[in-house]
Amino acid sequence: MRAPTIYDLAEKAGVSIATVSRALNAKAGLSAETRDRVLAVADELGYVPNGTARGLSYGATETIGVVVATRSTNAALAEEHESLLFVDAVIRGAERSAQRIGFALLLASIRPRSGWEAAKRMVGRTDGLVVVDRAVSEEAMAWIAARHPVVALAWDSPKGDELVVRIDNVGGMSRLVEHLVVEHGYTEIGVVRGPESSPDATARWQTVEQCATKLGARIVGTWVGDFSAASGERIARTIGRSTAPMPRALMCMNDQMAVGVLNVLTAREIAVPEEVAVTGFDDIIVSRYLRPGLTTVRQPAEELGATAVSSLYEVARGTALAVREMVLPTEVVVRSSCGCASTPVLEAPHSETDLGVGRPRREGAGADAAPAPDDLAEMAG
Amino acid sequence: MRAPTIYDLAEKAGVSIATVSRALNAKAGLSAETRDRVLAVADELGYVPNGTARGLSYGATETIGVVVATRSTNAALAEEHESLLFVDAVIRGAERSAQRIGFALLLASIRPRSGWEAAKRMVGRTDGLVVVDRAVSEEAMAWIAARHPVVALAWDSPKGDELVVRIDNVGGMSRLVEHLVVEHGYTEIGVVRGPESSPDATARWQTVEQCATKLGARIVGTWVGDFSAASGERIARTIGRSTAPMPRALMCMNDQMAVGVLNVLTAREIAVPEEVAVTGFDDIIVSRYLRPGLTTVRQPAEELGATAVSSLYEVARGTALAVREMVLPTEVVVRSSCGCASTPVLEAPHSETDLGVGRPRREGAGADAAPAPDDLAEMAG
DNA sequence: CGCTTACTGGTAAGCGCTTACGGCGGGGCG
DNA sequence: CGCCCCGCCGTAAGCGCTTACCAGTAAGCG
Repeated sequence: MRAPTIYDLAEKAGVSIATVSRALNAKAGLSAETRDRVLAVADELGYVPNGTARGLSYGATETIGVVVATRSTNAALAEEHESLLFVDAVIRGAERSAQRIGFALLLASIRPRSGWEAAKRMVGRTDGLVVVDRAVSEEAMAWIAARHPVVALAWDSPKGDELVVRIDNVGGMSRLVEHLVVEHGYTEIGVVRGPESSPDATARWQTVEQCATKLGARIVGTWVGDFSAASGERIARTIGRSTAPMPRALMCMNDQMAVGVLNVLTAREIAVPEEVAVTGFDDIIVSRYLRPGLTTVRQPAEELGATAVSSLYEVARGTALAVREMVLPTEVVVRSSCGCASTPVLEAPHSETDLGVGRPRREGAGADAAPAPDDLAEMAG
Repeated sequence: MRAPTIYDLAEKAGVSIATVSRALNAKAGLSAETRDRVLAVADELGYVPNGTARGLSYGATETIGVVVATRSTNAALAEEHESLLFVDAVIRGAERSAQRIGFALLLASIRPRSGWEAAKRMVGRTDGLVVVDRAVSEEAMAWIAARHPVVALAWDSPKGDELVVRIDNVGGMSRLVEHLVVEHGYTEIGVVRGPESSPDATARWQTVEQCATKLGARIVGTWVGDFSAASGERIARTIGRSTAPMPRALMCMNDQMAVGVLNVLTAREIAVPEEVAVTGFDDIIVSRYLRPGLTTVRQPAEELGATAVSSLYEVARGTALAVREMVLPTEVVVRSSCGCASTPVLEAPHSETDLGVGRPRREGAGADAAPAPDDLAEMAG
């Protein structure tokens, strides 16, 4: 039982395939009567348009590809775990954006060293590509960008033809440093750094260094981790064993490492934030369930995906983009691990995604916070 | 600068397009010399095959569609938040499986009441569909399944041509009840139920009822929530206000509601598990960061996605499937909210996805637990 | 030495759809 | 009353690729 095609519809409705096509696509120049007749037949036969044929003929697929690095799921390599959540959020945002413009999302994960075959295949099947999480090499990126619209996420500034959407590491981190140094008066700061290979890690670390010294604080030590909670734990132990005095504040370049640090400190009964303040970066979901709640910088992962897709849409439509690099704002989220008063139970949901437990939310320092949705009011009690 | 096609390659290599196609697809019946020449030209021109054309000609897209319900992101409608994580996990599993078989994933979210247009479009662009989270109505499901391979997730048993992949609600929940009643000796059980419309919620609740009475415990009350943390809070407050004595154990039909319940109980200084034991279902990530850690039933979300995709692959290849309904095992995860001794800092990662903080994990009652990966050993300390 | 056989590679027919173009009636206009 | 224009619809030419079928060549065989 072959799926019906426009030929079948045309025959049954007694018209030509051109007319069928026009009716299905609501083109002008058709009498209402003819259109309705065709549509009725389509309904009757359960017609579903063949997307490949349409794409081929139309010259565009109305599809955006999302390329992510394969996240080895077998892994005790825990570092991937939260980055995985980051990727999920990006995909979610991309999907939201795609839906709005009537596009579909083609998802492919590619193994880090697998060559570009998978990426190439994506090029031939989409109108544009979003590359997340450094899923392809710089070389591959250049190759692809030379012949296909591409948006890179968490990438350096564009070198080739690719567009870049990034978050404002500098702004968020500098406000966080300011909070620690100016509001809390911490002057001895330790930094748990990320991998050298990550542009995000580098940007954040450099910002800490510059801001701290500018504000009169001192970097009393840095330790290099790999963004994993395990590396945070390891570093916290190293610091604990050391004879040097503890830094007054430990700034971690992402939340996962902060989680690891917090675990070790808590286990050793070193009071956070009384003895050591701890901060993170990203605002992963877990951060607000920790005790003490982790003060961090929120990274708008969904917006990254959404922005990437809508930029590609503009490019596909031929719109000339004003900028080749978009920087999305970040926001400091103050909880208690920095030394601010702790929130009683759980804070309220932040703007878009949360468990929705009703308590007004503490606002991020120096950043606009969305007003709590009205319907949360009735839950407060 | 039009993208090069096989015609361009054929001309440049001095062969016919058929030969080019054969070379690119590594078909037999070509001399190595010819093949290499074509491949060299392809490389030189930066050729990328057009996926739509290939799909049209080949008669299959090598793509699996994943249809999810649009998750309103503006929402204080918090119930969606964790289900959103569930969907992410399913997508991840599906992607993993798709990659293995060389398929791509086409992702589309459809608004609950938007008609099936989006779903129809997916039918015409894929070789099979995975429907997650009741994204389409029963009616639409029947329609689609009649003409396209479909796997439904979290669905009732198949009524039409669709395949169903579900989790073993009954097995997991009955083991959990057994744990509470037999091992802990709780006889007065309260149940925080889920929405009537959810087959999962219904199956879990019925299991609790049957098992509990069979084991000699008593259901002292039930409250209907909507799977959201907020509804859990609301219910916990209701219970608190009531003059009736507290149940000894509160079984929540999902983790989110358990989170809400825990929050309220903790805030009111009602000791968990000493006064009231609390359990959940799903094992969302947050559950293990709560204090006390939430005893729950792990639901293999990634496996759901992976199984769905590989089943569709079998169908696409023409393999006759032995069963139309697959039930994936669940596993009780014992933490401390049930009254078992609490784990010191954080438990170790469970099998596939975790932060990887190193401590051997408590094993689920009556279920196999994957051995802790070796390289975690060195972190212990 | 002629004929079969195995190998290579070319020819052409689609796959299902969009769309440029042209034809055919009928109403408005000169 | 004839002409033009316009609304409606059919004809046909692709979109880029796969593949059935066939042709040509060289090697193998009696």
